[in-house]
Amino acid sequence: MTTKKDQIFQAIISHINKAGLLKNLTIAEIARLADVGKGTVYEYFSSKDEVICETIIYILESIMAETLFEIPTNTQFSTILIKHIEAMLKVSQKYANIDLMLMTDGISSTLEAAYKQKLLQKVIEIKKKYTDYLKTLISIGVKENIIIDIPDQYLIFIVGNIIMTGVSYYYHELPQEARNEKEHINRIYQTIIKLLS
Amino acid sequence: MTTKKDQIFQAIISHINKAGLLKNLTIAEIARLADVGKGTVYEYFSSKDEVICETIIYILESIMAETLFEIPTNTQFSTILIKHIEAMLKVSQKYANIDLMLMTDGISSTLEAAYKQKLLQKVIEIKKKYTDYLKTLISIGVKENIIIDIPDQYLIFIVGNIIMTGVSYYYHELPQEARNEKEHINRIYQTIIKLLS
Amino acid sequence: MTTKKDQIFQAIISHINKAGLLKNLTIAEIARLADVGKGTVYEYFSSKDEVICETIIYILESIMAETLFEIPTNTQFSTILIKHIEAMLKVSQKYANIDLMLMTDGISSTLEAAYKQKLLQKVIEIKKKYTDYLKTLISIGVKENIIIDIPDQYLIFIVGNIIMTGVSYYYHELPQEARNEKEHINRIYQTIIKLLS
Amino acid sequence: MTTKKDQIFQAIISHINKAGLLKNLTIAEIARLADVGKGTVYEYFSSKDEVICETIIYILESIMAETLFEIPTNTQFSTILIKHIEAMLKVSQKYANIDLMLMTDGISSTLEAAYKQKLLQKVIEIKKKYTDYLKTLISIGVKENIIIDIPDQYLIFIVGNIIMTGVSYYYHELPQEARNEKEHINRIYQTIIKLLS
DNA sequence: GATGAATGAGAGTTCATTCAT
DNA sequence: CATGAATGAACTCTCATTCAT
Repeated sequence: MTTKKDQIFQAIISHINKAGLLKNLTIAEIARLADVGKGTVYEYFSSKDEVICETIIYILESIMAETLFEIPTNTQFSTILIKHIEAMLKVSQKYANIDLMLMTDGISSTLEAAYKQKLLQKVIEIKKKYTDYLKTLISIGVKENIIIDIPDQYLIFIVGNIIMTGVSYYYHELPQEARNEKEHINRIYQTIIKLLS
Repeated sequence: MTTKKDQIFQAIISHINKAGLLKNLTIAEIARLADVGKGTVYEYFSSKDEVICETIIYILESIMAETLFEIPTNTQFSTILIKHIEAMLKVSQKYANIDLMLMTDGISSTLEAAYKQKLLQKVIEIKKKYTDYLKTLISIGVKENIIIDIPDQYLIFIVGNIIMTGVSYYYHELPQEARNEKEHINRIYQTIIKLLS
Repeated sequence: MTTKKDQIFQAIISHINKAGLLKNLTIAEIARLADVGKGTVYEYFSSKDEVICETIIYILESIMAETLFEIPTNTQFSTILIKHIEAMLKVSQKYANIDLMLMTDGISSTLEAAYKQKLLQKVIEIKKKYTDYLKTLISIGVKENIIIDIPDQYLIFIVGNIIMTGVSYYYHELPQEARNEKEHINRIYQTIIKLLS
Repeated sequence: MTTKKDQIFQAIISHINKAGLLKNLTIAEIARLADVGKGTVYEYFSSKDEVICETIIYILESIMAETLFEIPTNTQFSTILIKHIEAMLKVSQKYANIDLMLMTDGISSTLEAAYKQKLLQKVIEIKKKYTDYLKTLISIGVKENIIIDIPDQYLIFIVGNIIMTGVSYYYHELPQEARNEKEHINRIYQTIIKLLS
C-alpha cells in the first residue's frame, strides 16, 4: 500500500468527519486535503467512484480490524464482549458521521451500479464475518452458562444491531454531560444478556 | 396541497424505489417522472435541495401517519403492538431503499448546511413523537402486567430500533422463500417482550 | 394610450431609476411594478424587446416634450436658452440613470437587431429635431447680435453636448453642497456664448 | 498576464466591435471566439460578471495607455494636444461601439451591484487621471500664452468631453466621404482654444 | 380583456477526467 | 511518477412566452 494512497483515504475520511459526506467531496478537494495533485489521484484509482468505493472498503476493514479481537482461550465471555463494545465506541468516534452511513445505502446510492454492486458484496462479506465473530463470542457465553443457547441468525443480527444502536445512542442521544463510558458499555452488555438468557 | 407538488414527491419516491437514491436524480429526471416541465418544479420549490428536503419530510410524515395508530381504550397491548409492527413492515416495503436511509445521514449528507439542519430538526421531532408513542403503547403492556415497568429512554430507543432492524432483516436478510409475515411479526413482538419483561 | 400601457412604462422607468438598468428587469418584475398580470404585458406588446424599445421611445419623446419649448416671438435669446437648460436639468433628475444611457448603445445593445435598428432611427430623428431646435434658438441669438453667425452642424452638435455634459457634471461631479442651480445654468449658458461668439 | 486571459479579453472586444454589446454575449460565445473551452474561462475568472468587469477595466486602461503620452519638456502645446486628439480618434476606431458605452452605465447596468461598484471606482480613478493629464497639458498652453489661464474643474471636464464628442461626431455623424482626419482634428483643437482663450 | 400556472430553451457554472510537461 | 491547466458534458436554475380559465 503506497503512502499516497493512504493520504487519499485519510483525506476523504477527514472530509467526511468534518463536512458530512458527499457535499463538496470533489476530486479537487480530495487532492488538496491529501496534499497531492489532482492527476495523482488517477494514478492510483481509475475513477472517482473507485476512490469512494475503495475508501469505504478501507474504512469497513479498518473497523473490523479494530473491533474484532483475537479471542484467546480461557477468556471470560464478559471480558471479551465488553472489550468489543468498548472498541466499537472508540471506532465510532473516530469515524464520526461514517458509522451509521455504512449500514445503509447512504454512500453507495451515489455510485455507479457496478461499484454499488461491488460494495454490496463487501458489506455482505463483512456482515458475515461479524455475525460469525459474534457467534463465536456468544458460544463462549454458552459454555460459561451465561447464555442458554446459541441463538439463530435473526437473534445474532439483532444483537449486532443493539451494539451499534447502543453506541449511536451514546454519541447522538445522550447529552455530553450525561455520558459515562464504562456505565454505558455495561448497559449495552446487560441488554444483550437479557435478550439471550 | 397541490396535485403537482404531490406528483413531484411521488416522482422522487418512485425514482428512489427503483434506482437507489441520488445517482441520476436530476431535476430533469424528476420533472420527467412527475410528468411536468422542468420549470414547474421551481414553481413549487426554490431549489433542488429544497425539493429533496421536503420530499424526505413528506416521507417521514407519511410513515408516521401510516404506522402510529390511534390507541383505542380497552385495546390489548399485543394487538396494538403487532398492528404497529405490521404497519412498519408494509411501509418499509412501500418506501423500499428509503427506510434505512432515513435513519442516517445518507440523504442529508448531500444537502446544503441549512437544509441539513432543517431536516435534522424534523428527524428529532419525529424521533420524539415515535418515542412518546412507544412509551404510551408500552404503558398499556405494563397495565396488563405483560411488561414489568415503564422502560427508560435508552430502552425505548432500543425497542424502536429492534422494530426497524427486525423489519430490515425481513426484507434484506431473509430469502424470499423463507419469509412468513405473521411469524416474523410475532418474532419481533417476542423479542421486545423478552427485553422488557 | 391605455392606462395599463402607461403603468408599464412607468414601472420600467421606476425600475431603472432605482436599480440601474438591465439587471433584474424581467417581465415578471415589470408586471409586478405595473400592478398588472404577466400575461397583460403581452396584450399591449408583442415581446419584451418591444416593451423596452417602446419605453425608450416614450422616454425620449417625454424628454423632448419637456425641454423643447415653443419659442414665442419677441423672446430674448438668453431667456429661452436658459429656460431650456433649466428644463434639461429637471428632466435629467427625473430620469436619473437614463439620461446618459440614452445617448449610447447602453440599452439598445441588449435588443434584437430589428429593434436596435428601430431605436436607432428614432434616435436619429430626435437628434435632428433637437439640432433643428438649437439652430432656431441660436438664430434668435444671431438676430440679437449675441452670436456672430449661425454655426454649422458640428458646432451645434458640440453645443448640444455641452448642455448635456454640463447637466451631467452638475449631478455626477459636483458634490451636493456645492450645487447652485441658477449659477450652474448660467455657467453652461456662458460656455455656449463663449464658443459661439 | 496569461495568454489565455488576453485571448478572452480580445474575444469580448471583438464581439462588441462586431455585434454591439450584450446581446448574445454568452460564456459559450466568448469561449468560442477566444478559442478556449467554456470551463477555461472559469479558470481565469470566477463569474461572467467578473469577466465583463475586468474586460472593461482592461479596455479603459488600454485607452489611457494609448492616448496619454509622456509630455516631453520643450514640446509645443499644439503638437501634444493634437497628438492626443489623434490618438483618441485611433483608439475610438479600435474600440468602436465601446467608446460611448464607457461613458455611461451601458455596460455596468447589467452587472451585479458589487461589480458595478468596482467598475465605478475604476471609472472615477481614470477620470481623475485624465483630468490631471488635461490640466498638465493645458498648463503648457498657458506658458505659451495660447491659453489665458488654467481652467477650473468644470471647464476641464467640458474640454475632455469636447474631445470625446468631437471624435464621436467624426465616426457617427460625418458621412464616410466627408471625413478628413487632419482637418477634423484641427477643428476639435480650435474648438478647445476658442473655449479657453 | 386579464391572468398566472406551466413550460422548455438556453444561460451560467461545476467538476471528473485527460494529457502535455 | 507527479502535476495542474484545459476541457466539455452535464447539471441547476432563469425567464420570456403561451394559453386555458
